[in-house]
Amino acid sequence: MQQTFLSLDARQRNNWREAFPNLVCGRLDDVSAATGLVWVLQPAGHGVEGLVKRLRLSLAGRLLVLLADEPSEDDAMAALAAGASGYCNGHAAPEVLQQVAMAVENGGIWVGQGLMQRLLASTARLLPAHKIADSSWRTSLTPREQEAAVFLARGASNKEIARQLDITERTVKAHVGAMLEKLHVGAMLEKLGARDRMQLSLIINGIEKQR
Amino acid sequence: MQQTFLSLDARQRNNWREAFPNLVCGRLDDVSAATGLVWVLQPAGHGVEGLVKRLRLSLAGRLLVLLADEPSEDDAMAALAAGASGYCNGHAAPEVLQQVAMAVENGGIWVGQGLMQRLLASTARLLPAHKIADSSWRTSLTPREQEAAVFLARGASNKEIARQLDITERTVKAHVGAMLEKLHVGAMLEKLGARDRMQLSLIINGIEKQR
DNA sequence: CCGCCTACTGTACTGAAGTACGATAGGCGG
DNA sequence: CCGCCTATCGTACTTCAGTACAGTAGGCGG
Repeated sequence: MQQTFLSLDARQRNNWREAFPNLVCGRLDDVSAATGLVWVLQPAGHGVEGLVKRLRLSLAGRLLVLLADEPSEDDAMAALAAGASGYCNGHAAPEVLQQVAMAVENGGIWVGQGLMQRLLASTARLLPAHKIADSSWRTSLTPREQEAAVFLARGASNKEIARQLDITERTVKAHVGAMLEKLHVGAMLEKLGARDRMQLSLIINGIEKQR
Repeated sequence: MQQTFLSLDARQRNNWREAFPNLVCGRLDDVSAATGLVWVLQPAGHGVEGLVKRLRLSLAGRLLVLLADEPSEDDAMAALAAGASGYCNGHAAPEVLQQVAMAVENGGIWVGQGLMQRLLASTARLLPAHKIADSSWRTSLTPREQEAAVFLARGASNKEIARQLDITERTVKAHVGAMLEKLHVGAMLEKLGARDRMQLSLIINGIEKQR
């Protein structure tokens, strides 16, 4: 993925170029050529929230990482809340920048160690809460189907599920078929093909949305 | 799983019993008989943090949900930070209690809707950060294998992966086989049988650990 | 009583996945 | 040069998953 570094004066730093030899540098007031992952060097005296929001608008949803020469945890929080995918030191080592890019490109977010520890300390046990938001699949299934679903989501074979629930594989297949039906797996044309236990697992594990 | 409700006076409420007919009730000052999932009715005037910490110590790591008759978001945060797995209204409907138990027993945590929304608003984009911690699978795979892995983890068929990477299905199978090998899927005897893309998906999505 | 839902089950079939037998080709380091 | 690694690929086979044709039985509500 292309890395675009934006700053007031289109500067290019050694650590940036060392991390991404083919990077592109541009100016904050002209983001038309910005492609791929966009890194924004925070200008002094600018409110983080407004900056990030404005840029996200003009960048049309492209991934944005905020670079700060004087990192602050409050700014980090504001940037992330405004929609940035990452926040790190503008002078960070190349390896760190690469790590950030990797995480962000894979749908993750990145914040510095200090802030990460602070956030994780308060939210560490909240992370699995995501499962709750995505447990709506249960409302579509009968109790027995739910029992089978839990095993299936962990990768159990029909044979193993049958053993666990003391039923035949044939019945497991019936339950799986019901899940596929009720959770509308494979029903959308833009997601051709996949109508299998894998998609069920993704839904039950909260990685994909139920349709 | 056994549900144990602890309070100052070993009380038993209708909503509790309706949610869990076989519940056990006990007193806060004697947790020796507490088994399974432990629900603690918060006594008035008690600091949440100290209470939770003390109980977690005497409960030897058992799962603990704090019940509050006058729920407060600050108390919820404190309880969770102190290690509680859940925080909800002591008068909550039986269905809610069951939902809480289910979430907690499945490794999740539970907080009320208001706090959840507040936390999710500030942490929503932090949730995928969990992926960073579990991306060690990448270090075991070649770049090309990693590319295939990402598609596989999202449920793509070999045929679809082949199309995306402009290779044949045969090569996709080779990459999948390499993943299974390098990530040691199916190698442990206590997890008999499962040596397939499903297990790979669980590992890559951070749901199972790489062995 | 009837219809619907849930839970369970058999037989038969097709297709995808995984594995085993290979193979070629290029790059890199000793 | 050789060995190893990576990326790619063919043929053949077995097994599991998913689907289609059914079916029985019990509970519940209109």
